[in-house]
Amino acid sequence: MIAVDKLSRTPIYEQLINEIERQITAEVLPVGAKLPSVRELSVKLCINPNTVQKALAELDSRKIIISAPGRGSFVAEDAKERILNRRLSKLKEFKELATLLLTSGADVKVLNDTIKEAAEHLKKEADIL
Amino acid sequence: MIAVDKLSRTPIYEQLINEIERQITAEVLPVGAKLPSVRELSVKLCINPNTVQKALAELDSRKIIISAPGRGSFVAEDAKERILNRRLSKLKEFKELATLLLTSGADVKVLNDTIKEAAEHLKKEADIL
Amino acid sequence: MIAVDKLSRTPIYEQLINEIERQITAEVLPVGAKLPSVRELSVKLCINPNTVQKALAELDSRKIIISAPGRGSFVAEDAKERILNRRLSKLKEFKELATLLLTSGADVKVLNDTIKEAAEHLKKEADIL
Amino acid sequence: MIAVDKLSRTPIYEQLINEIERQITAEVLPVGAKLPSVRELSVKLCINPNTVQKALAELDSRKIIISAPGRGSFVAEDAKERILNRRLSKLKEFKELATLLLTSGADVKVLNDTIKEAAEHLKKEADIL
DNA sequence: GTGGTCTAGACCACT
DNA sequence: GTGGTCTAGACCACT
Repeated sequence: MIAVDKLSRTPIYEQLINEIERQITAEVLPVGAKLPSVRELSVKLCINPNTVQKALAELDSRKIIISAPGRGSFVAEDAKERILNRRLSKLKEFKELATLLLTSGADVKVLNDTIKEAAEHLKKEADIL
Repeated sequence: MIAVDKLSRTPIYEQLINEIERQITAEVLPVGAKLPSVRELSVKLCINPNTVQKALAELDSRKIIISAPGRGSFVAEDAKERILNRRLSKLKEFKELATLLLTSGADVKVLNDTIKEAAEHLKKEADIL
Repeated sequence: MIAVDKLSRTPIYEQLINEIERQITAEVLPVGAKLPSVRELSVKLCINPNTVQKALAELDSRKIIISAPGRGSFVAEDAKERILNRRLSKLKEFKELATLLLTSGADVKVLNDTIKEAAEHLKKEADIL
Repeated sequence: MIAVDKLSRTPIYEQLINEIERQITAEVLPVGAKLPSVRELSVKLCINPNTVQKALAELDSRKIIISAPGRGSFVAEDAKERILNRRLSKLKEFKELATLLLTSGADVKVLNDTIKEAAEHLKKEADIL
């Protein structure tokens, strides 16, 4: 099931996007599957319908789901490929930024420490719960 | 002196920017110092004057130098702070991208390996020379 | 009979889909009618069996035909309605895209010219044959 | 000045996007220019800050503007090119859809009439005011 | 002061 | 019943 952490600094709608994408790549939600409605998700997860709407609208604009007013939201054709491509392109962006920083004076240690910091931020949140 | 590596995958004008910024932060070029002219740099480094121009225009738009048409280019007030702030903001961007990747399924190891890759690419280029 | 144009820029499997749908709406192929087998179509039209298979799989996923492995493919109940609904929904999509373009600066003439272009492309192909 | 029509069926946030993009392509808003703040626009146009936020967030995601929390929103580098490219790609999409419709039985007249309809819908709204 | 997130709740068109 | 838009208003982190 989808769970959301209201105390996290990661916005709720981003958590929702991540959770749904995870379920799609894990094929818990196969192509064509109907997602729970905005209202259902809103009630089940105890979050505002607007917040759910924001997450689904983003997934729709990424063509991961197709939202049909009056009918519901459905996992789009090629959803899995799109999710994986998006991750790859973010990783490429990350590598380019790393290269830029390395050529302008930063060393590998600084970058590794920055990642470590980011990871610890996220972990700390998880540990509190 | 400034050196430029024509075989590198880092664009020459970016190398030039990095080199000039390095000299400014190292106070080889103090505030108010006059930079060599486009023509001088172009001849000394054996690169196209347009490439030099592009680097200087970028530094001017970043307010690192002030280019006075007909008089030359000079290291701007607060140039050092601006350079360091810019690096900090790039590092912040880097951290945010790392956080995004970590929350969407990537683990620390993948990110560290990506940095290692980027660093090795750069090193390989340097070794050839 | 079904004819296919191998020189056209419209993919062959799409042409096949269009032809079969045309025969269904024209009631040349009534509900329940058995379609020629993949092998028959492949031989008669001189196209690769995989291409035929792709067209039939698409028609099956649209619920225009029902493919029973080992028995053949048959025109589905409500096939005609589904075909017409699909066209209507594509036309609706077309209208929405037109509205979007009109509100963001395009004028009617540009859109009409674009359609004319598309039609001429198709006609030119047909004329060659 | 930016004006918004609350009676139009085009959503307010889309109108805002179109207006801002128009000002950018007309160079009323040049690269680097600061946009009015969310609150300012909200007050001036008598619309809810959330609606303004939605429009600016969309422009930010299209990299037409850069929104910096605490500082404001600014016209991005290459904003004009991005706007024009987006329009071109929408027009290409439109042409492909037209081709699809033409090959599956629609004729040029139907498509032209559909565009006429769309244009009249938009005009009727404008005339009422 | 600035953008970003979120809740609460209304209303719409369309199925 | 479904997604989409909008208002009203609170709170947050950051500048």
